[in-house]
Amino acid sequence: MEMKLDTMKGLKRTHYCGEVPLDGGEVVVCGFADRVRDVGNIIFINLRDRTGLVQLAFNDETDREVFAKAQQVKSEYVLMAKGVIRDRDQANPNMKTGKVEVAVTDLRILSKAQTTPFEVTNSDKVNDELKLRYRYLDLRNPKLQKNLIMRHEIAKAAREFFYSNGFLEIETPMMMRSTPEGARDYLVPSRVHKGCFYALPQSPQIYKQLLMVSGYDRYVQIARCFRDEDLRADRQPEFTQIDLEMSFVDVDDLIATGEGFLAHVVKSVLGKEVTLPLPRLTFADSMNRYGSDKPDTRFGMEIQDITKAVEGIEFPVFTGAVEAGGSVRAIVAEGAAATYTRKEIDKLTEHAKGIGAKGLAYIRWTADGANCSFKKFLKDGDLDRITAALGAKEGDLVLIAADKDKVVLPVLGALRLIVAKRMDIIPADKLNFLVITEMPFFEYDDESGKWLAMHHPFTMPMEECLADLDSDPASVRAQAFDFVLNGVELSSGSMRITDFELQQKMFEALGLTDEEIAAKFGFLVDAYRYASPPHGGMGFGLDRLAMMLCGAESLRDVVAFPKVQNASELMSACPSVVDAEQLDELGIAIK
RNA sequence: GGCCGGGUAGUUCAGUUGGUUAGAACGCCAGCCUGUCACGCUGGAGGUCGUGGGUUCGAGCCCCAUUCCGGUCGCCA
Repeated sequence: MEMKLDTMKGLKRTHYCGEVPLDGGEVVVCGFADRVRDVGNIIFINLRDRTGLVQLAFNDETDREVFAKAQQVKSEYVLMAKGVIRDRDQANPNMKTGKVEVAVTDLRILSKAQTTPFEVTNSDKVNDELKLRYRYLDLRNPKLQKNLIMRHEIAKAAREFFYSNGFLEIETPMMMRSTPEGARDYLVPSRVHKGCFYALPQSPQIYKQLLMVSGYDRYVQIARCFRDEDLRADRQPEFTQIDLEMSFVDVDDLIATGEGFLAHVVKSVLGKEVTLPLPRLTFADSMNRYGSDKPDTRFGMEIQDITKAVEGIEFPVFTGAVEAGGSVRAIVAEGAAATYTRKEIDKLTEHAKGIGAKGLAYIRWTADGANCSFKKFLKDGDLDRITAALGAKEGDLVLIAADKDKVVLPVLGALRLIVAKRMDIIPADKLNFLVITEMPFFEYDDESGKWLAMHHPFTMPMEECLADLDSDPASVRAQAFDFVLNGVELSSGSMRITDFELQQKMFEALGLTDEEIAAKFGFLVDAYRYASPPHGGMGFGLDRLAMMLCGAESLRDVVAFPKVQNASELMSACPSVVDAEQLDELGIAIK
């Protein structure tokens, strides 16, 4: 039964579906057929566009011709309908426009759809792979549309904020010099310079610093960034940063700007007030209390040091850790003793081992008494002393790790999150922003035995740490900070080194030779020889911010065309092989 | 790269100690139905059980390999 498609001729949309007037009048609406209900001599069609749904009604007796056309409509057909708004016999309270419907007088079928591989608006349980392969269909889903609209609102609020605070939006190159520190670069071969490659930017870092050298004073850019590393639910190889840099400021000015921005965004898109200034925590305090540099502070269960309380207990795990310069620390999971059976604790132990712990000690305090994994090493009063020091009580589960701090803190930090999720004690509606300050400057890399820059090599150390650069690198802290929201890192920022001699010294401290410095960063070091305002900046992960504010669990839910775990994009099947000719032109041979 | 989980109609799943013709729900197709809104009722079509190999009289089920998807660790200045 061949059917000719209609045109829009003579009709113009007057309203979006979700915004039809509720008090009557004639409208023209268009969108997708969401659901067709044929009740006999009456047909109802829910018409869907990005604003919502409106019900179209067709009656055989009123208009036989229009009714016959409505009979041909199937799910996902694209329609245009002219009609009159009227009240429904019975309102649908689940629909924004549920009080009314459109009594259609002119129906146009503009485009027909094949049967879709999954039901567009009933796809919660459908395999992600399939939905990604047909991403253009999944993107019709109102939930995804809502997220992408929210993302747009965030970007818009960001521009509002920065424009009104004197920032200039300036684009920086997408093809730049490869600087292989940090993450792996995505490379782009050059046809003109065979054997040479551009890199896609991991961030506009160097360019924005040069913009400050050039006197642009305040810069902002919503910048695409690329890192050729493995994916996670909260990490895509291609992502977007709200990137900014400011001159004549100090680290407190930077933080205040970041706070102002976050508060403005949250107010704009969620209508919620964020109290400023945000809570601050030094990196060292954050590690000691939460075992993480991006703590989720929506719940307690802080890490407690019980090295003193276990003094005198001849448990080799404890005494060994302390002798090696480590500590004994614990978290108390309130009321978790009943949930965590022996088997469950074993699972936690396995997880702890996966992160580097040698094992996990515990006290499981049920109504039957406190069951302690190192009971045989305890003398009278030892257990009471430990539980008293921790403030633990009946019903609680105490998890204890003993090792070097470098092991103990991250392990307990990870367990804290696992237990909290399992116990379901994390309030979902809270937005706990936090600023982590005084980040360490260096990070020791066990593999290479070298000190690496924790942030990046242009980060300004704190004044009082300059003297310790060579003598005690571990103690050097940077004028760098992170913004954290509910346990997710949103942004990293810092003051930059603007003194070319100090910059040279920093590169040397990081083990770069003069030749390497000249080759990789010569233009940057040179630039600072011509004077520079003091400056610093930061970059907010737009994807992560959108994910958090949408309440989504994966970046996929806020990225229109995301990549999967192996960095491929399933819909277009990229990356792909290219013609031999293309390779030839580039002078590239595949091994 | 390591570890863990998964792949059975279009979709989501079930499938007994290995045993006749692999089932259900939703979707799809056809018919009926005048107020539905997850409309309802009746009927129907639809499967190389991810792929390749092996064990067996016989494999969706057992073994090996491989591939794809997800999670996680490494990695992510």
